[in-house]
Amino acid sequence: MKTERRQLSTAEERRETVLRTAIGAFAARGYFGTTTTEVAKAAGISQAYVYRLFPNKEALFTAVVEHCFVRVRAALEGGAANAESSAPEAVLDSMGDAYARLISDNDLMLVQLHAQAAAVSEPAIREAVRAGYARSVEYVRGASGGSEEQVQQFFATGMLCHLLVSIDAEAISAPWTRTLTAGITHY
Amino acid sequence: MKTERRQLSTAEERRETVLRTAIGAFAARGYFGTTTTEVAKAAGISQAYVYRLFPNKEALFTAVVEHCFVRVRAALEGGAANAESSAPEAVLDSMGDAYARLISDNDLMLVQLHAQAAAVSEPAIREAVRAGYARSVEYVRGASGGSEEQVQQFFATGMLCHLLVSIDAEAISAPWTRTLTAGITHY
DNA sequence: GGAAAGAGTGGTTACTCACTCACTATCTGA
DNA sequence: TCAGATAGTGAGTGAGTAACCACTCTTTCC
Repeated sequence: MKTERRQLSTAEERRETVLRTAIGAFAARGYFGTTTTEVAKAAGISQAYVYRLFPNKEALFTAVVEHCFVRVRAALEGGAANAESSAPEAVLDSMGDAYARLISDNDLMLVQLHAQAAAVSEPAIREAVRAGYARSVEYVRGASGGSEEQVQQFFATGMLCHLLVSIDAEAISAPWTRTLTAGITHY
Repeated sequence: MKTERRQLSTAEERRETVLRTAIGAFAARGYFGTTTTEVAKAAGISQAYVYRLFPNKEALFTAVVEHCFVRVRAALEGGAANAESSAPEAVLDSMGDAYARLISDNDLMLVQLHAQAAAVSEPAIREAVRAGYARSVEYVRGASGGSEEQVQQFFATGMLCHLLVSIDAEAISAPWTRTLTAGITHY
């Protein structure tokens, strides 16, 4: 009779595991298309327990989105710290590079895209997305010292990346994909 | 006994009605979040008849997306025709203005955003989105004669608009929203 | 050792969804 | 005029799905 003792985590640890693993689950099909069962499976727990850790699906998704924004901001901070000079161009460039590195696995970016889509109809998610971008924009502005145009341009490029990733543009080599991907680093 | 005769449409007419009205339905909650019953209600027909007109939900959504891209391209063509000069900057500017005018009701743009999100997991939708952007990029490049950078910039700005609309950025007046919306026309 | 608290699950419920089918109402033209 | 074709629907069906609850297993601490 093997006993194979089960090691329990604290609820807080589990919540963090769920937040980390749920990124992969939500990345594919977004808020409406992803089931809580899939999230549970990705975290290695039962579906019922998801509802012990989060009050409902919306709160779970919102928490995942916030988690993503935190990671993105951390990457931007890392990029800013690594800039070769303190000129706005250099800082923005280094931030962009750090961002590109962070999202080389794509899931973080896809969750942001799906969050944006869900924000249209779900007020709580919209609030989370707004707050996330609010802090990001302010951070980029402050840390880079770039002009309004430069900061705007920085985020516009980020949005273009969402498109490129969502349609897997790098998989097709055509003039139009080369135009859209030109000059965009990716790892 | 009132007879109130019912006027039947041809199936083709109905299909077009559905395409037009389904934009409003899908704009709110996207591919996974919108039910075929909602689409039927918007078109004023029974849910069962939706399945006479389209083989399945995916084909319906794909057709709606294609319809949106056609309308966007028509707007771009109109913009190009109205440009004050044939300088790339003037043409791109006029196209951007026409685009802004077209999507002042937001639904077209939201469908494009949701299509992008659904493209991640649904191959048929991804194909439609790729084809749509392929034609749009080629058209903008050809009609404007702009450089690669200018064309890329044009689409990046479009993607930024998706973000601004999805989180209803114009509803909040804060430095970060002013940064992101700066210089972007809207009607 | 044992009781209280916390971690975790199986099973179910009430409901929704995409999709189908048998059927009726309307139209067309010979 | 009426038969064949086409427009359109009511009433399902099976497969999920979010959320819940009663329950067990594990840890902690006296």
